[in-house]
Amino acid sequence: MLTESPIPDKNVSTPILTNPSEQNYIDQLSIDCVIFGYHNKALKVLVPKLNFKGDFWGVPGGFVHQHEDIDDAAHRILQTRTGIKEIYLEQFHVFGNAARNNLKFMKRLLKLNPELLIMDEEHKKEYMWLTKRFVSIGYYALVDINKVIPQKIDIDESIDWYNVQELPELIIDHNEIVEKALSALRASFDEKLIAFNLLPETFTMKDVQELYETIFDKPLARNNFQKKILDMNVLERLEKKFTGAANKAPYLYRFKR
Amino acid sequence: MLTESPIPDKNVSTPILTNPSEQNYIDQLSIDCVIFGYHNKALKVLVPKLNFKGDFWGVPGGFVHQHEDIDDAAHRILQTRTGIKEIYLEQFHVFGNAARNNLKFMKRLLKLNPELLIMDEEHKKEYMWLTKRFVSIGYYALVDINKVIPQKIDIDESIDWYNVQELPELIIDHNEIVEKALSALRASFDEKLIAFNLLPETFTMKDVQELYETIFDKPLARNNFQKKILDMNVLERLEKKFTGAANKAPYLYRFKR
DNA sequence: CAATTATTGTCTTTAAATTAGACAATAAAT
DNA sequence: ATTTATTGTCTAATTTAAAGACAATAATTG
Repeated sequence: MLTESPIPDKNVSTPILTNPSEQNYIDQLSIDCVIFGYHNKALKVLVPKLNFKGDFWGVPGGFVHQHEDIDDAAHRILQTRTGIKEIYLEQFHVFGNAARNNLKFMKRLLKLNPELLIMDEEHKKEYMWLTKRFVSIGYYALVDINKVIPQKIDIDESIDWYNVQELPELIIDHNEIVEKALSALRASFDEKLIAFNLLPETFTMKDVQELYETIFDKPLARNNFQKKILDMNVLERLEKKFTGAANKAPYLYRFKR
Repeated sequence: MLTESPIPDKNVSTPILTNPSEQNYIDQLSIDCVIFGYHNKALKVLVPKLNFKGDFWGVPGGFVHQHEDIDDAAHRILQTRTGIKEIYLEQFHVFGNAARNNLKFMKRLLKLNPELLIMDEEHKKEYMWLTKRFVSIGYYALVDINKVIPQKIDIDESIDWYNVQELPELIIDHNEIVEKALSALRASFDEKLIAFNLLPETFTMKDVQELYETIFDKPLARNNFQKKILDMNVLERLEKKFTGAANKAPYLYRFKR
C-alpha cells in the first residue's frame, strides 16, 4: 500500500508516501503483491519492513497510474519496491470490503512517529487521499530466490524472506492477502506449471519433488512422481550432477521454454 | 457500466447516468455482471438493451458506493438492473487496461441521440466523470432461468436472454468479459457444484447431463455420468416424474443444501 | 391385456491410470 | 573389492474410469 518514494533525501520532511496529485494515480485503488520464493524446503514470502519506529511489515503495494494497465502497474510496483523484474505475475483476487482502509495503520504509524505529522497543505492532501477506503487488486509473483537480490528502497528498513507459515503480523489485511494468494497458488500449481518459476535454471528431480511436497504439505512417492513430471514433457535432461555423496549422481533438468 | 437510474421521469432531461457526486461512488471503478442461465439445452446470458436510438447492448454494470463491500455492490447492481436477488455470484477477473474507457461508446450514443447532450454544469460533471478510464471487476451470476422474470429498468429498452454463442456486439469490452466469465465458469464447474444453481429446484438426471453436455460442449456416457453425479453425494432422490412417455419414469432429484 | 417401444437405473466387464513394490545402476567411502 | 546411500526405471497390484449389457418400467399398440 505504501508507494515507491522517488525522494531519497531522508533529512527533510520524509514524505512516506508519494503525492497522489503529482503521480496522477487512480483514487482508492491499490495493488498488493505477494512474492513467493522457495528455499531449503520452505515456501517463502518476501516482505519489506518499513523504516519507522514501531514494527510495520506489509507486502509490496502501490497504486495505478492513470495511463497504465493494471498488469503493468503490478510489474512496476514490484520492480520499484524490490528490484525484481521479468517474473511470473498473476492476478488472483480483489479485496474490496467497505471497511478496508489504512486508518488504523496510519494512526499507529503517526503515533509512534509523531515527527511525520507535518500538516502543510500538500501533506494534508496526501494524508486525506490515503485515509479513504481502498480497493486492492491482489497479484502473486513467483521468483527464483537465488536469482534475485531484493533491493530495499528508501522507505524500507529491510526486506526479507519469511516462511509463509511464520509471517509476522502484517499491516491492514495483508495476512489475509497472503493466505488467499497461497490458496490460488496451490489451485493452479500443476495446470500452469508454476513450480519451475520457483526453481533455479537447473535442478534435480529431487528438488522438484521437495518443492511439491512443501507446497502441498504431504509426502509423495519418488518413483511415481518422477514419472508424472517427466510425462508432462516440459523438461530436458542435462548432464549429471556430481554431489560428492557416496551414491549415484542425479541428472540435472531444465525447463523447456 | 450504466448505472441504475433512480429517476423514472422520462420527460425531463433524461439523465442516462446517475450523478456520481450525488451517489458518492468510487471513481473509475465499476462492476460488470455476466448472468448465466440455462434453457432448452443452451447456455444463456441475460443482456439488457439500452433504451436509445442505435443498438446498444451491455451486461449489467454499475459502480461501488463509498461504504459498500464490492460483493454487496455486485448484488445490488444485479438486483437494481434485473430484479434478480439472492443468487450465486462470483468474482472472476479484473479488467484494467489503460485504454479501457467509455469514450467510444458515449460518442456513438450522443451522436445517435443528440438530445441527450445537455451540458449544464451538473451534466458536464457527470459526463467528465464517465469519460475517464475505468477499472472493472467482473462477476458472474448463476440463476434458475425459470425462477426469474427479469425486470428491465428505465434506461433499458428490453432485457433478454441470448445464447452465449450468439450474443450481439456489446459495448466497450463486454464481449471479452463474457468470454472470460465462461472460461471461469467451466474451470470451477465441478468443484463448486455450480450446475445446480442453473437448474430448477427439482430435475431429472437427464437434465443434469444435458446441462453438463452444453457447458462442456461434448457428449457424456449416461451410465457413468449418473454414477459420477450420485457419487458426489449432494443430491436427494424424490418421487418419480411421470412424463407421459412410453417408458420408465425417471426419478426427480433435489440439491441437498 | 399381452406384446412392443423407448428410456431409465444399475450391474458387469474392460481399459486406463494411479499407487506400491522391486531392483539394477552408480558415485563415493571403507 | 565391498559397502552405502540414492537414483532411475521396471513390473505388479490396486484403484478409477470407460464401455458394454441388461433388467425394470410407463405408456402405446394391436
